Amino acid sequence: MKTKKMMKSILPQSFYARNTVTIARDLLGKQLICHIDGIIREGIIVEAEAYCSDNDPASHAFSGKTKRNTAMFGPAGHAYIYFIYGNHYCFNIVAKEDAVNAGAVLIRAIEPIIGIEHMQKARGNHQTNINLTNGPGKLTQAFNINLSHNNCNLTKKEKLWIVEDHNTESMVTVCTPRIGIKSATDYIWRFYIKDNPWVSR
DNA sequence: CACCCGATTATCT
DNA sequence: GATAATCGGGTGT
Repeated sequence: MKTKKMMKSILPQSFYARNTVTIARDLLGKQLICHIDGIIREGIIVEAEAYCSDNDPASHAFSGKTKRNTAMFGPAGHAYIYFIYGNHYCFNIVAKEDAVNAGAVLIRAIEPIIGIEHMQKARGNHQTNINLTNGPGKLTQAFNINLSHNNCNLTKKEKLWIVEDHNTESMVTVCTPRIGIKSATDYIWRFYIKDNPWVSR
């Protein structure tokens, strides 16, 4: 008889081929697994925002395809990563219905689970606990995610992928306007896990 | 080629 | 809460 170790199942391509806003909400409580530079790091997604297509003035895709945002127009379930404010990378997941041009979910905060000592090292040793991953630029630094991971396929166990987390029964989701944007502030497309200490604000 | 600005963060007061 | 740091992308000349 086989040894049965309960493996959490990887989110399939069909998970990402749905409405962008729905996916942003559904990603809460899911577990990001990251194999980069021979190091394993994992954490729970606790905050995310939806960015849609030409119906969303705050989205990079609003004015059409450019060199930077090409991944947003590509297949759902891949990574879209961009550099911002001269310092930081932001990690997004391409998420959209097949009929829609573009769309992605920004991962804004993660609760660290595995590889915490590596995250501390990547962030600088003076950074501890919640400061490791409680912001979009912080978590990419902690996980060593950068432009080389743009377009990475998240539906295969290569460098980045996401699995179900089975301990979400008591999770409460909060919805608010998105952070750091000046248009479409009436769209309630930010989601986070209530009372989770790693949420950015 | 010059200009403007941003899905942020750290470091002040 | 206010703001400097920092630089690539996008736009227009």
